[in-house]
Amino acid sequence: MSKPKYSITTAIDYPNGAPHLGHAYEKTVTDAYARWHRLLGHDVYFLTGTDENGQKLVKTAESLGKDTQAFVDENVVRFKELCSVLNISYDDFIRTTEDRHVKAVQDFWKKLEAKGDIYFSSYEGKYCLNCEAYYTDLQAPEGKCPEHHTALDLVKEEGYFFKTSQYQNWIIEHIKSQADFVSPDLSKKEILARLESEPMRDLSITRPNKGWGIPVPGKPEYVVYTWFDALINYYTASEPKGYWPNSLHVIGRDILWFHAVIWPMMLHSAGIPLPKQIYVHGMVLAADGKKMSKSLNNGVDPFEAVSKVPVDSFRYYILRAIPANGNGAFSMDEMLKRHQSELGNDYGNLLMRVVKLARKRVGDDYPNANYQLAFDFSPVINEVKDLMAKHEHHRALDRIWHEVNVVNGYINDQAPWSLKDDQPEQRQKFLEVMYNGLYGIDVVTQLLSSFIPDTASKALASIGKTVGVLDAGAKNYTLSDPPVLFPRIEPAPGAAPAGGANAGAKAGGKQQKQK
RNA sequence: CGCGGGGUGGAGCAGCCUGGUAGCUCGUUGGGCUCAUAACCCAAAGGUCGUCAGUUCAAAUCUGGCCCCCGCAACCA
Repeated sequence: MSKPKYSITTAIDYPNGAPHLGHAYEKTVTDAYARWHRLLGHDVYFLTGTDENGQKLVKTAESLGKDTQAFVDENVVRFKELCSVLNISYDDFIRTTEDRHVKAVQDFWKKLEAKGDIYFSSYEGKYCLNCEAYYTDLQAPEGKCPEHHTALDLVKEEGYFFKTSQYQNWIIEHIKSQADFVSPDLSKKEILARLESEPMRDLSITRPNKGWGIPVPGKPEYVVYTWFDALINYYTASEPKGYWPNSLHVIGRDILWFHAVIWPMMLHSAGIPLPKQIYVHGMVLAADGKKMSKSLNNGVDPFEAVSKVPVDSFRYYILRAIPANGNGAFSMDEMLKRHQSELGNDYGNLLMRVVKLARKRVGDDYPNANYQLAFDFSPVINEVKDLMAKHEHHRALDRIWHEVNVVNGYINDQAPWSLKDDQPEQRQKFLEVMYNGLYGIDVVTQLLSSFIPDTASKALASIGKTVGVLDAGAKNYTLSDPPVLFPRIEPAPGAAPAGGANAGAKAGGKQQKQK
């Protein structure tokens, strides 16, 4: 019996600048699901990458006086760095300028062409030279570019079109009949509303070849429109490795149309199976509750945010505080609070108090002597499985956290530190309570490992375990001193003092342990 | 009347579908404890659930009107 396959993707990023917080969020969310499925013992393939063929990249590079390829390479490095900083466990990183992709796109094109779904025609529209883009009357009501406020030119251009219009009813039917195809429901509703309200026009899928992009097979004067090529990346990377169709595309709201409508149509036309599901994640808003944007200058640099706390505090915060199916505000202060109280005081402290006390009074070897187990974790495991299947990771995390508190509460109630070693009955009780403390840490940490992987492996290491496939059984533990997982972060100098007595008297009192 | 989401103690949220003592985390205040990262535990204060009207024995929860915030079309997951 082989392991079930689970393949998951992020959208590929447009490397026209530095990664922003949204990229960080999407990668982290996808990573959590990838790790979760590995924990369940699935054969996971996790794909991410960059979308490098857009004409805009040429223009941006030009404006910076750089060679396009060099410019793109530079930015791709930053996206890879982001993955590394965030501990993103991708199995493959695809760049759409790679040969494997160019070839896959051209093959794909030929399939659609053979099917008769591509035709040559001309397009007429209002065009802004500066933007290199067409605008509809709705976008530019007065015939002026919304960006540059200059008059738009009426331009006629020839090119190739994909017959999306003929698949409109088919896709509506597919989305309706495959209830899980687009999730959450809110997004499904939106896409159906749009599909049912307007007849689609065929999609223009070529641009004049100006030396950047994937040439159309047999028509080198054209390159493939960037969206058309970008979507194929999933197939390019997954198919040769035996992971097509993908189990899940994780995307942002803004590109739902292309993923839920255009991409399935392309695959359908080519006679290729469709991905199983598309999950639209929430959006990270700025602390003021508004969307992060360059014009409002309210963005947060992910590298800076991660540099303030251990990476897992960042991951934990955005995974728990941003609702999985809606939008949430990112606040540095909130992140620090969660780091301190939930990660440090609840979880980190639980590990510390239990392992230290156990080592002090039992030693490093803590075998399972068939103690009566105080916890049955099967309900929480099932609930978390369920929530993750519904892509409600913030609730899953919430649920696991409840269990952290259950274990903490158990230790409080049993008060093992007050049990005497020299009285056999109390000693036995002590051994049992502490064993259960370790067992609780063990299982809860395994559950947390998808969300806070680095911390989880450190925590498990201190009880002699590693992250593998979820195992909620009792076992022997080997103890070692746990590191401080979530060091307290003192408020910056000048920040409001907490609780009053902050004058000189206490300043030198206790040494701040720096790691 | 473009489409959609939301307005719940100081902050952030749950509850609304399947009406019936308003719940959670943080913060504040007062006690307690000490195994643990000045960590932990208990208790208290604090809300007429945006607003107006309707349905009902009963509405945060159902219906309708209004006000406010936000997202989707323009750099942006």
